Amino acid sequence: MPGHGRGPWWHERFQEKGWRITPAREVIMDILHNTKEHISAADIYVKAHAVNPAIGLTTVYRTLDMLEKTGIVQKFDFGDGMARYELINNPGAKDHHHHLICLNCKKIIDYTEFMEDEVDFLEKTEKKLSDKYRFKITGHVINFYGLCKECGSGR
Amino acid sequence: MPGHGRGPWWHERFQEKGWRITPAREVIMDILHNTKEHISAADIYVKAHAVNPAIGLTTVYRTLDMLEKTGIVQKFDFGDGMARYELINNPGAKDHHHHLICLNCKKIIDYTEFMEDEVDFLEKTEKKLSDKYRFKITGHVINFYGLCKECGSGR
DNA sequence: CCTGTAAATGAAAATGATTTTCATTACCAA
DNA sequence: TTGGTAATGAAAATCATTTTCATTTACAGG
Ligand SMILES: [Mn+2]
Ligand SMILES: [Mn+2]
Ligand SMILES: [Zn+2]
Ligand SMILES: [Zn+2]
Repeated sequence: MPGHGRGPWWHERFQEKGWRITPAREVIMDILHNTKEHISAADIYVKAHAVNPAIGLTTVYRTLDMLEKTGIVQKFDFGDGMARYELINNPGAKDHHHHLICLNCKKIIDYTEFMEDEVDFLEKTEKKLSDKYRFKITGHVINFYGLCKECGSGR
Repeated sequence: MPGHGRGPWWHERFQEKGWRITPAREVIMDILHNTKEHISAADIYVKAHAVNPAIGLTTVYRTLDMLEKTGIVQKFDFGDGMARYELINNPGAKDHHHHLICLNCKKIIDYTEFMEDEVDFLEKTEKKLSDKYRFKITGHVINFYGLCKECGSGR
């Protein structure tokens, strides 16, 4: 049960990996927790910097990289020039969801409507793939692309 | 039925859109056709340039952009720094498939194993989303992330 | 509580894919 | 054939992300 140890849930995950607990990492994890939207490295940097001006953008990138590889955050590319990050499979993570992306105006719709079915389905697929390719799957991205209501009408 | 008009299938799609048929576009469409792998803008540029040195990289980017927005090609970001493109939903397109991406070594596994089921499932989902959000869906991307056989063993 | 050491950090510079600018060319409807 | 406009490419600009490197810091051991 949670709350057993001392610090936040992710401390032990860091320790398992042999990663040090640093002020910068504390702040970044905290920001990730308290952000619902997909957030960019620059966004995180601004917030982190507000809390602790010593934290640099480079560290933000390095930390996100690390978190991605461990499956703690999912990195997204919505085609608007910068990557976005989101906590997954963990306390504080937003409900699992997928995306509709407008190729014209870049609007992103998060949908959760049909997730029960989708998640069921995907779990089976993940299992099959995992077995067949000996691949340890930590996350997935499903994006549907097209034109939104506004952009689809005209051209 | 195909083969009715004069040129290749995509001529009419361009004409519908009011786009001009140009040498650069002919070459690029041709390259897209004859390439199985996901191909980058730079790759296309090299091949196009070999055929016709007048074709510039800028045009390659502009054309791919246009093709993406029309749903003729799908743009992929596999996290290795440059986008990849692939013909979809059209003659010459590779069989529909999804991806397993290793977060560590960036290896990409195209899998087609369970596609029948997945495609069935996705079509239903697309229909539902399309209706609910009045969103015209032209393509989708499904990526599973994790660690491949080689990278998963150790750390 | 100290210490040694490898990991972590940040500032600054480098990188490199993609975009923008702008003057020139070429498609194609009339 | 021609005019108007879309398309093009070379070169410069952008800008997110990465690399370098000198300095700092977490923390295992003593
Ligand atoms: Mn989302
Ligand atoms: Mn593929
Ligand atoms: Zn739109
Ligand atoms: Zn790998």
